[in-house]
Amino acid sequence: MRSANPNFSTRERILGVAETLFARHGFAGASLRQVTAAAKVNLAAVNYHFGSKESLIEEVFRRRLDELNRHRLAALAAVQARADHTLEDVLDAFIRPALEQSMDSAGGAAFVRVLARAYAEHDERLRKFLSDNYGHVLRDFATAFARLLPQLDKEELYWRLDIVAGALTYAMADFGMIKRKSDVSEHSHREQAAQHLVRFAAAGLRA
Amino acid sequence: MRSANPNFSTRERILGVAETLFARHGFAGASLRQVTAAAKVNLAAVNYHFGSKESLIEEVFRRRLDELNRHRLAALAAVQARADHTLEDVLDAFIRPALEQSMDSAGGAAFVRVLARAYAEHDERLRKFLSDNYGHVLRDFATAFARLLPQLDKEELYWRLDIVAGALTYAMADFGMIKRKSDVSEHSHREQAAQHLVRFAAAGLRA
DNA sequence: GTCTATATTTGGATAGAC
DNA sequence: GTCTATCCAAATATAGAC
Repeated sequence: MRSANPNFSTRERILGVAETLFARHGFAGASLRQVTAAAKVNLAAVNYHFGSKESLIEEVFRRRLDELNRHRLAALAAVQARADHTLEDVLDAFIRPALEQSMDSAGGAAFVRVLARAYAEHDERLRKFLSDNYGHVLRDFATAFARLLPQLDKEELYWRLDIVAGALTYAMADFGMIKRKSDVSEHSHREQAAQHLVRFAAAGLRA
Repeated sequence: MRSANPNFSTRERILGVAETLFARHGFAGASLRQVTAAAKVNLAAVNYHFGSKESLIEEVFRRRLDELNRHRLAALAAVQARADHTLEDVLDAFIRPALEQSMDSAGGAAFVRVLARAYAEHDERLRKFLSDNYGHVLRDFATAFARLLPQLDKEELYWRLDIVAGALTYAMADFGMIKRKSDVSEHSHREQAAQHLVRFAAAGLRA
């Protein structure tokens, strides 16, 4: 049986530390020895709980991506339920859940940076894993964008979504690192950030 | 004395291959063994010519960044010489040299992806190297942007430049990988790309 | 300048005791 | 589930012949 509080179990500590170190040093750059040392668990624990480094990486994604995508799809569905929804609404459905997660949970900010890394990495296996398990989310959003931008032909839309996805990924990854004035609460900070990103991306898509 | 044609010397072959593999697998992910095998030179050649892997990485940057930054600063100076220059002009001065380099030279496309990686990596030593040697270029551009966007306070401008820099870095990195119709020449393709990026970024900065 | 051979370190994975 | 000890492969770096 597991430890009484699964948040502090060996397994969870490994996942949390791995997330931080993968964000900081990349998947190849962070070694299992660094991870287990920082998590104060034994080196062998990684293989016991996850089987391999690659499986650990996948589990780092799974742990947060399931929830993030549920929120994103729910937000998208809510937006699309209204017949008069705008480009800004769809962008908001994409951005806000990520920003919320990055500020709510302790490791959330690190995870968004891990996501950005996955985006930048061109590793075949990692891309296949993400595409197989989470590709449908991006496809749903792409369809929603296409409906709202009928004046753009396919090539144009492709270009712009590519840039927007890159911009948003980068922006959200850096979000946790931007200093904020101490008199601005977490909540309004997130609100401001989301608005900036949405306006920026919408302007780029419409230009 | 060097080989007759320095482009095919052992040293240059290493640099070219390293650029490609660092772009593809990251700095930690590409090993010196992979590099030397692909370059068809001996493993020991890297240490002979560069001293260490880290020095090789720095040399990969130096080889193209000096030229790129010269072009960028020249373009910026030309733009600023005209009193009525616009935001689009400054953005163009930043983007166009990178796109030109990415299409002109054989390894140029790979190098832009290496640049994007450096941007994403938070490795302290690499960031310090780039900031020490090339930080003045980004500072000059930031100043030019600040003059053209007086309505934005410092915090606003910081936010937006951060997003724009991320967007452009990503976009330029992916640029070489986007398929183009066969009937569109390299030149007009680059022209289109530059215009898209400039318009997108300008819209975001003004929004 | 380039090669072979090797030293040294680091990293991923496993076996077996507890 | 966790630990110690260890194996094996891979990686960086160097020594010394040519």
